[in-house]
Amino acid sequence: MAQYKSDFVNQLTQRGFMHQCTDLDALDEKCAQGPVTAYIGFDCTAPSLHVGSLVSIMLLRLFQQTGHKPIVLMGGGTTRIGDPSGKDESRKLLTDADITNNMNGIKQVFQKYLTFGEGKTDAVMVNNADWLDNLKYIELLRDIGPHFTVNRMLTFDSVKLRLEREQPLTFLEFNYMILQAFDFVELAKSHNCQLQMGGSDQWGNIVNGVELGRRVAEKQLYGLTTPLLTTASGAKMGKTADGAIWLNDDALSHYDYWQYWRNTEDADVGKFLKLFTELPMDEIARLEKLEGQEINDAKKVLADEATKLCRGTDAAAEARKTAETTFEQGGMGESLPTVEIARAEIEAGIGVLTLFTQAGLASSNGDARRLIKGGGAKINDQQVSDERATIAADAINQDGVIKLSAGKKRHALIKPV
RNA sequence: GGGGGGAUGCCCGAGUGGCUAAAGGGGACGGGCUGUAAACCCGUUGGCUAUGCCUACGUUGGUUCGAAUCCAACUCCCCCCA
Repeated sequence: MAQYKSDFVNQLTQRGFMHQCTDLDALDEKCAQGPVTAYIGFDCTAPSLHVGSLVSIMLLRLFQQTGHKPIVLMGGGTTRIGDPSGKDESRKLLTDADITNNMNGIKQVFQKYLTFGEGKTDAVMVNNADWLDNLKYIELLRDIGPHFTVNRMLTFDSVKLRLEREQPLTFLEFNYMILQAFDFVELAKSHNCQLQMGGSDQWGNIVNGVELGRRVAEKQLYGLTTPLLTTASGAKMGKTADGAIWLNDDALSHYDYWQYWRNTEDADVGKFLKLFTELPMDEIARLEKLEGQEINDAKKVLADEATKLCRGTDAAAEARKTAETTFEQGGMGESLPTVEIARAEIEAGIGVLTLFTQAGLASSNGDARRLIKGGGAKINDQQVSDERATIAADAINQDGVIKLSAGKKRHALIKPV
């Protein structure tokens, strides 16, 4: 099975991280010889990363665990420009305050996946604002400009697609690829970083960095991209009804995170196990073979493992317990979303519409009304048919709460206080 | 600087004086089938103290019994020419 010389490249290919590489054999050779340094950049466009970035994070983790040194690059500088790659239209410019705030949120998650420190294979974090913010325009143009022809820049997908669709591409955005290339060379010089990795939409940006490195620093750099992940039915990873699947726990509960993985489509289970868990390949092969009802066990393993990494072992166990009592025994688990309401208020009687709205299961009374009309509203597992009904203290069950359900999957608990 | 086009609900997109809370599609939500899957089928999709009321078609005014639809000014965006 060991087709390649290095542990890293072997695992990389076996587990499905590999999409394109500038020179896989040479990289393999290098990785086999000793620790290599690689980086992935993360733009600070939101206060937390979501599942869409998880492939990159897992890749850095794999890289570190196979004996190499990862660099996490925070795009404090490049986010001020805005990456046009893979976007139909320009994003609104973020303020510097937003970017700082986002960066602080994003930083947290890496502690869970990587080991930081001073050692040879310890991860480090850098911020490209440190060198981009103070660039001198003319100097940059003279140093870097001659190595980019506009002719070539126009051929990159990020630019070409915009032009073809006759969507505007500002000069600001047009510069993004140059700055990212500059980043790579900068890291090559300062950290002896030889490899840049990223999602497949980053290919153009990465290749530019590799070329620039060869021209201005006479360094042999490598680039590697991961496949763009969509679910088997074509949806982008990481977005659901209620929004993105955030990695930060203040942005999404442990239970919801676990549930996201539990609800993976059948066709994706194997792929996800390879990318998002660290189970051995033969174990994954076994789980992948399960069919019908049984594949649900594989999904639970996936949810457990993925949640453990991101949220910790306890969080995973608790989320699983809640899910099992809720779905398999029709009961309720403790980590269901809970809303507290004053006991006196409940005793006085609350309309069902208000109740569902307050529990966050309906966005307005009208929404709650539709839910009831559609037959999806349940209180303590009893279907609600009358939208004018009021709920009083007698709805509080033996566990001291009221269980509300909207459809089969969304549940919440009302807790009198 | 000149000329042209545009801004509609979560998104795309029809509508060009009353029948418009606004076609159609996507998405989303609910139901059915199942396995907390996919596919498929059905329904729903502005708010409210609800046979009515309010808010909504870039912003602000105007014409009119009545405007998303007509007029004026403004803002933003795109295209072409200079």
